[in-house]
Amino acid sequence: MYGGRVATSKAIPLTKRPLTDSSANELAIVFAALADPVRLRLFDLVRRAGSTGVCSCDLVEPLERSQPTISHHLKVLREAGLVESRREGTWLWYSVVADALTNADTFISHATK
Amino acid sequence: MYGGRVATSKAIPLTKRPLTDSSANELAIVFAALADPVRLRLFDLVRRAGSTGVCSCDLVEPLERSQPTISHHLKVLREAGLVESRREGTWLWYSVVADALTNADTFISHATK
DNA sequence: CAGATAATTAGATAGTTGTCAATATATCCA
DNA sequence: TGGATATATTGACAACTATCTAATTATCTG
Repeated sequence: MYGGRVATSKAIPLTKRPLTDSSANELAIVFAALADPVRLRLFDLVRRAGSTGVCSCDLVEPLERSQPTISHHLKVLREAGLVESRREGTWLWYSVVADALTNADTFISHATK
Repeated sequence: MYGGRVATSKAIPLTKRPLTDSSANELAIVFAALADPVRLRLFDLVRRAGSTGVCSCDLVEPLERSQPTISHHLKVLREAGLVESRREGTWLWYSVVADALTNADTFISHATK
């Protein structure tokens, strides 16, 4: 019983095959969406708003960027599949897309376990 | 016991305060390092090599990029704190930095739980 | 030291990105 | 219809990035 250490799931290496080109391309799109401080804070604010969501009109002031800039960043997050919007009159309410970060989470978890 | 569902940790919202500017800046650097398909595949290959690491000379062929391009990407990963290198004669052996993705993991986990 | 191999740096180029002001579009309401 | 408010698009510009070839630096070996 030499030391008490036995083989655990930690020893199972990730997945059998290396990351494919197309998986890497998909993942890179998600990470690119998260690769900007303003978008990270946007995503964080949207996430905190839960299923109700948050009006994008309330995202301009805390981020200290112009309205078109916020609109642009929300578009990037939307096109990466991280958030979605629902119209309510003149407003747009943003909320996070469930499971949008599942692949990213899996990839990163492999590195931290 | 109405339905069996009670309040769980799921209901506790992330952290109390929104993402700070400086936390967002730090996180963005890590995500930017992962925001390129070639770097994702590089990181994946390095990770698979475990604590032994992998010689960067063996990373050029599978990635189908020129040697300076691989060198450039490894530099980006290194400067983001994701990998480290150890010299062995004329070779450099790369391995992942433990806990380098801890913050990123925490951020993303909040979105998937 | 000279040659060989590995890695970095330099320089160039095409493409992408973050930002803003100005303009356009959409929706509501009187 | 026309004004008010919210959001998106356009156009511009500076900064950054991915990639390559060529040249440079580093290290080992004979």
